[in-house]
Amino acid sequence: MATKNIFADALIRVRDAATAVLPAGVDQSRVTVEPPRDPAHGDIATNAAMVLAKDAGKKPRELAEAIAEKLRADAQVEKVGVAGPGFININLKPAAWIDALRGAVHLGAQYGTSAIGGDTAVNVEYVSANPTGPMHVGHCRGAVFGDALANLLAFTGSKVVREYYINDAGAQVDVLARSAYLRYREALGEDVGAIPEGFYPGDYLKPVGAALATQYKDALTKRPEAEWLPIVRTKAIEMMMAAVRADLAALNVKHDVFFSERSLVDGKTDFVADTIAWLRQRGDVYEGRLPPPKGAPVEDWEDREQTLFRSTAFGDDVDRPLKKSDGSYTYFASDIAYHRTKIDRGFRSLIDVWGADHAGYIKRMQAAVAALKGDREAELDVKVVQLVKLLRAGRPITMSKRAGEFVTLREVVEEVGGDAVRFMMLFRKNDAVLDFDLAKVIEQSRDNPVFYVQYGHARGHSVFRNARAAFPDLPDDVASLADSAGLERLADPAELALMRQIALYPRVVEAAAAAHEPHRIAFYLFDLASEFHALWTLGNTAPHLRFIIQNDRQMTVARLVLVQGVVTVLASGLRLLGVGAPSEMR
RNA sequence: GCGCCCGUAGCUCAGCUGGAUAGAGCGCUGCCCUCCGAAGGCAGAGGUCAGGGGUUCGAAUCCCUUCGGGCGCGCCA
Repeated sequence: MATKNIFADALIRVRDAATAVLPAGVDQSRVTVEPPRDPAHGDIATNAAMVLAKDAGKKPRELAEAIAEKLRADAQVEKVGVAGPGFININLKPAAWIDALRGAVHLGAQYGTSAIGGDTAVNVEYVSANPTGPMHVGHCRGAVFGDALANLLAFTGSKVVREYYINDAGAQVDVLARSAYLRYREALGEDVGAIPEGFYPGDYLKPVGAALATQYKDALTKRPEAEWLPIVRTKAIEMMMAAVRADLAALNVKHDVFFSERSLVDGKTDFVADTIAWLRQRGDVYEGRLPPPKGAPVEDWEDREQTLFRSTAFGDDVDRPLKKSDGSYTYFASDIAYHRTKIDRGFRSLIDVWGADHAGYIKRMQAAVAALKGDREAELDVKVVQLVKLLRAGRPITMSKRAGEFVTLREVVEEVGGDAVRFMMLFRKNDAVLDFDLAKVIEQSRDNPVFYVQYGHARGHSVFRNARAAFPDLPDDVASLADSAGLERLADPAELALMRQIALYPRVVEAAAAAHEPHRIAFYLFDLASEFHALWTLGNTAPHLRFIIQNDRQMTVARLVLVQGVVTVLASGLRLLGVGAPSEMR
């Protein structure tokens, strides 16, 4: 029997055993199984007796013994011990690990998938950079994080939509349009001089100007701003978004939906006004006054009555304005309307990925979602990605203060490659500041985790190539050997350690998905690669542990299956992270 | 002044939503190639988990508090 998830199986067995010795109806939701840190504590440990003791009316160790006795009857179990305050430590028969390995190899790319997502409709919104210029390095962490998280959720049974919110409606896109208009006149031969303060000065708008000049000749110069501005704006946004998409593609970041902020108000009905009216009718929007902000003084503070969202009713600290003094909507107002569309579109789980500078915005957005959902089920989780400090060989790369000059995402990807960028962005918890050293990520050593993990995958394929040279009759697809006889000969401690690590993968995937923490996959892969490299090197001093044994085809086949397990999981994990899995390093 | 995030080995960081004697990389010390890729591996030294209370069978993890760093705090998105 091929096992799909050895820990999930074990949990079922433990619960069955507990059920057999407990009074009916005891809540077992707190019962967990886990791989103990100390191998002396067995392969799998459970806290069942400790968390159930109270309800069972027994002492933890007493209950542990009773459950242990039931578990001993299981065919997969070698021995069961009770230790400490009431841990039940289970040792599985080696055959159980072989089964887990077979399961991994059989399932291939499906290994680690699960149904814990329960087909939940999830909307993951990430990047959402303003369409006013090229993407810079600050954007890429959120992009990679969101993309990997979406992969992870889809892999674990959620229905995921990846979304990009285009902020194409605020004052900043009008500035973009005016800036592009200058470049347009420049492209027509006019000397516009230096780009004035308050405009976007970057060279990246020159192609927009040139495109406008080609398309309209000098026609736009003869019309008032009210007429040319929407035309220029549309063109500029279109070209900026094309650049953004190209940058994202270079990073292997995908989106299903690009949602335009302007579309909220451009249609037949003003959806922002509609949403505010809806909230007002529910009593969550009112006209009122706010106290001036404490601390950082606001110079032109003016006490006035304004339209406010009652976010304090949903856990926020103060109520939040929905209209500016000129009567136009605040960003928050359209964001509320936008999130309403997400709920209307049927999403139950909303995930926003934001930069650290937006962290102060979380409470009000969650308050808004709580107000918007009404009777529907919807939850917003905001994942904040912290700053990236860009370094070269330990020295910070200083960005020029001169406006319009910054390190673009494209430059970084071209220098070190998309794989390195992606992996390093994910090789840290999202809420911790990240040092990204351009010199280090192209190093080929253990110091560089990207290389180290990819090298593990390449090494596996190298074994297959060499094995075919030694045994020309081997099939091209090593996975087809999974049912071969002799796998039980994989009995060395290093081999068992590797099988345990492979068996851990589905559990790690589930935990990472549940916590919305893709970095766990990256760290796991590093550990797996480490175990694999260790076994490999053992072959140097212990030739009988080499993967390819010239005069022992059965042993070789067994080890190839083991290597296939490693390769399967490395490839799967790297795919989740959106990082390539090369079959050789060059 | 308030809110959010962070504080773990000399340095950079994990720590599996509360588990057992807190781990890895770098750096340091000492080892391993007649080798399937040494682009690698093994071993050793190194800790008041910022400090102090609390919750309980059990805390780096949860709560309170102090200290120290980062980010943010109507009419910018």
